[in-house]
Amino acid sequence: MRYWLLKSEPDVFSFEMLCARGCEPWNGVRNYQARNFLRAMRQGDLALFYHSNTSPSGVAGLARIVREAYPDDLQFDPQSPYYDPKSAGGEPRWSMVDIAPVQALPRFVPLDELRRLPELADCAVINRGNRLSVLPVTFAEWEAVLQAGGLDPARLGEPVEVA
DNA sequence: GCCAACGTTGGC
DNA sequence: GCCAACGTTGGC
Repeated sequence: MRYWLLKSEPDVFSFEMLCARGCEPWNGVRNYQARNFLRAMRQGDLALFYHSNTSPSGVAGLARIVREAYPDDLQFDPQSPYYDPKSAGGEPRWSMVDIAPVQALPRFVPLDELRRLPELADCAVINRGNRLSVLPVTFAEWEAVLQAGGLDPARLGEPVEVA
């Protein structure tokens, strides 16, 4: 089991939209390092869903990898902004995975709070200028974010009790 | 909306 | 293969 962080601009695709869809291909990644991380994902891996370029930015919820990397179809579509003419005919160079929502964090964890978590001192997401949209997080980082968000990592997946 | 940081492109 | 120019990301 590995843990990841996925960035998305909520105006484009938010965690709430993922919850409404149920399952979604994570496509349009056009950075080689991020693509390699997508290819390293395994079914059942968990991810922090991070809202970027918004106010405030931060972790909104949790998602699960439900299908491992397969060719991103947008790279073949000349109408798509993610079209890549270099992929036509040859080996597809861009991949996507499918993700599904696990649950929203009871408390949204904004970036300034992430920065104050000692466990996240080495996590790239807290650094200004970091542009990687898919990145691995350690279990310690994962745990710290869940706790900050009001979840007990050990109880993840159990039904949320309604008061 | 500004601009720093960073990745990519392309001239040489 | 260097590196300046450019485009994009994303915090502020």
